[in-house]
Amino acid sequence: MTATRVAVLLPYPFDRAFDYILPDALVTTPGTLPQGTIVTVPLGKRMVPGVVWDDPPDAAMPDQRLKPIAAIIDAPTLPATLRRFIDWVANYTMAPRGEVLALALKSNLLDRPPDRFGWAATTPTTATSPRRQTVLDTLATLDRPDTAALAAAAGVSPAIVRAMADAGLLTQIRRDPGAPRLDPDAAPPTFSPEQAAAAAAIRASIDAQVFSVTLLEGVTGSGKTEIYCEAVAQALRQGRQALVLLPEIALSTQFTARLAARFGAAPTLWHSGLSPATRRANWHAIANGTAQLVLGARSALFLPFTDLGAIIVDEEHEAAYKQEDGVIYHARDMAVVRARLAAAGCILASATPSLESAINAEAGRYRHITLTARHGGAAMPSIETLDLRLAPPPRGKFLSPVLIEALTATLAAGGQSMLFLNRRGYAPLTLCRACGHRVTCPNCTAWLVEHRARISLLCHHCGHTERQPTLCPSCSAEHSFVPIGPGVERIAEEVAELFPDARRIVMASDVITTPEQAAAATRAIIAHDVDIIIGTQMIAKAWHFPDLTLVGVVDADLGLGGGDLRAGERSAQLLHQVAGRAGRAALPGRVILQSFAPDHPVMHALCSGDLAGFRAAEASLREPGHWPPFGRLAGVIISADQAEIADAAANALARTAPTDDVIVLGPAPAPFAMLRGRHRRRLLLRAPRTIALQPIIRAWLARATLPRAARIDIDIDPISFL
DNA sequence: TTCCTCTCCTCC
DNA sequence: GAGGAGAGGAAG
Repeated sequence: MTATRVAVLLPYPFDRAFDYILPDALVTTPGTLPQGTIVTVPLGKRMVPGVVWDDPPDAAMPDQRLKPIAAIIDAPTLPATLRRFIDWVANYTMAPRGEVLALALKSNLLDRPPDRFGWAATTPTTATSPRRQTVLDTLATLDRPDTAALAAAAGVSPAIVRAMADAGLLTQIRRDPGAPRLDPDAAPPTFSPEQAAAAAAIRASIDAQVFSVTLLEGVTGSGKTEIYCEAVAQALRQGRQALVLLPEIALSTQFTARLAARFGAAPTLWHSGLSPATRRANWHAIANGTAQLVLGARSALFLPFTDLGAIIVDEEHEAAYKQEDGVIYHARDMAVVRARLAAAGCILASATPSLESAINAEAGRYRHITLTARHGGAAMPSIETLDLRLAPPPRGKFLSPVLIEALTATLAAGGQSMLFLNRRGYAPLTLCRACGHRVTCPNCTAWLVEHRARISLLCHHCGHTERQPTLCPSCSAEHSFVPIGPGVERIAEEVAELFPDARRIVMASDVITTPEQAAAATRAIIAHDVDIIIGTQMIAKAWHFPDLTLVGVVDADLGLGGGDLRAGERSAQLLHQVAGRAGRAALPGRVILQSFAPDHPVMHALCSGDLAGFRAAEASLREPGHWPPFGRLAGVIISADQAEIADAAANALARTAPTDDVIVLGPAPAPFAMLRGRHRRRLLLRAPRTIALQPIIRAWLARATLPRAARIDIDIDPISFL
């Protein structure tokens, strides 16, 4: 009788599963343990969680060196589709499989959430007082409420409920954990003919229960959300689960409420802001299938769905879908993979699709559904550029007379205006007037941004903060620092000077940090308690503000510089989205783009509304050199505590760089050449689409020897070039 | 000789 | 990722 071996993958940076002995005493049928079972195993001196994986045992490892599995954890097994997904992501991103597993398996999730109990009446029920009778009457209308809920509904103190329980009038019964059931037909919207056709196509794509990808392209306000909710509804009808991914979710109570209204109950949330107890409860509800609809950030891709029928990636073009540290992956691309492995339908939704998705649709790899009309017949806003060379703002100010005039007119007409500037704080640069010294971050390659509200200078990358110095550290001049350039705080100051009576609100991620604050701000705007909204990227999101008619973009050129491959594309997407906030209801919208380069193709595309033409122009620039999406790109990032070590390692690596099939660029300072105290260099590999870069990189790194102090990170499909 | 720090390697 | 072994350096 030989011992049974089991391969266990551990949530640590090991690429291989480790073999353990399965003691007969742990299982009812000796020698069997299903793959996906979560176990506790000894690792060195520690006990760690792990998952029974599908790898064959390692024949080279003798039995004597194996340790026994310590325990089987009473938790759901990790489904096969998730295990295959983890393997796939690890292979693609070149991260160790265990490190990818760690995204799916946090040990604090594993304990079963405590059973939740609610009250029911014992039978026969006889109350001994009027108040007790009220409690019993109330109880009859509720489904197993807990003490607080029952007491509140009956209008009595919780002590009465407890006393009734002690008297044997009430009994505790278990409540099903997780969300209440969702109804796919709770509140179906009414569709225009164009929308109805799109909805039918979307439903059909899910109904087939086979893998498919659909690019849902619709101008802002065209009802994309309602359309892709049809995919969710169809998955629900089939008894399958659905996942809606958002690039940024922590503040999106408005969106959660929309889904709740459509399906009669709230979706299950998944993002970093959840409390540990909620996380655990939601994880288990997803694993046992009681959670039907999950609304989540990119990490929700690694949840243990039992039967996933639809994945929706909203705002699929958003760069926030790229995870930039740890396991570096693009959630939009991985969503497509997850859907393929689960035989699910994947919907990529955007008003401004990424060039990647647009090309895939054009090539027939994705279905393409286009919505051209705004919901309810609202017209697209008129968009114009304002040439700052011809009508510059006064010195030290940032709003041109033309924009000020438009703001004045909108205020007079009782309309709402929005000023967009994608820069937090007061001023992005603090400069010594005497010697030109710039205040930079000690840890990062970045200027410190003045935040006047907090009276400090702040690094937006590492969080370093310091007081504004009174003496210039370079030339010792006193009080010589001047703020250069605008941030939203400075625009708010300018607005306050120009329109002292207008009600203003600033929306930026450092001002609005909780869902409650975001919801309150949204309510205030919708109630028209605000005349002028000043905000960053945050206000570009899918808000619906009916009275908003004027949008001013303070610096439309911001984001065009920097030599980024996607700078133009990204800028067009962001500005188009901001412009889409204007005129969403009955009143027509007007958008003014302040620019020093009104002839730039991005400005032309925005003003003419011809984003497809702009994408075609972008494509024609990228295709010849095999730049993405027409070729493959990977970054090899070398980082070390000391710049010299990083440089030496990067140069050494470059000398042995592969030459067949690929072009290796660099080394060059990586995006954020210094980040959190580490110096970073990057080599870029570029190859035609038909060449997979991972095997080339593996072979290259395998024959390289690097000092231990230098670390290598691989970024497949990098999107940062700053 | 002892103790401490740093590097590197293993963990099944 | 974390703990342990081994090298090498400083102190006494």
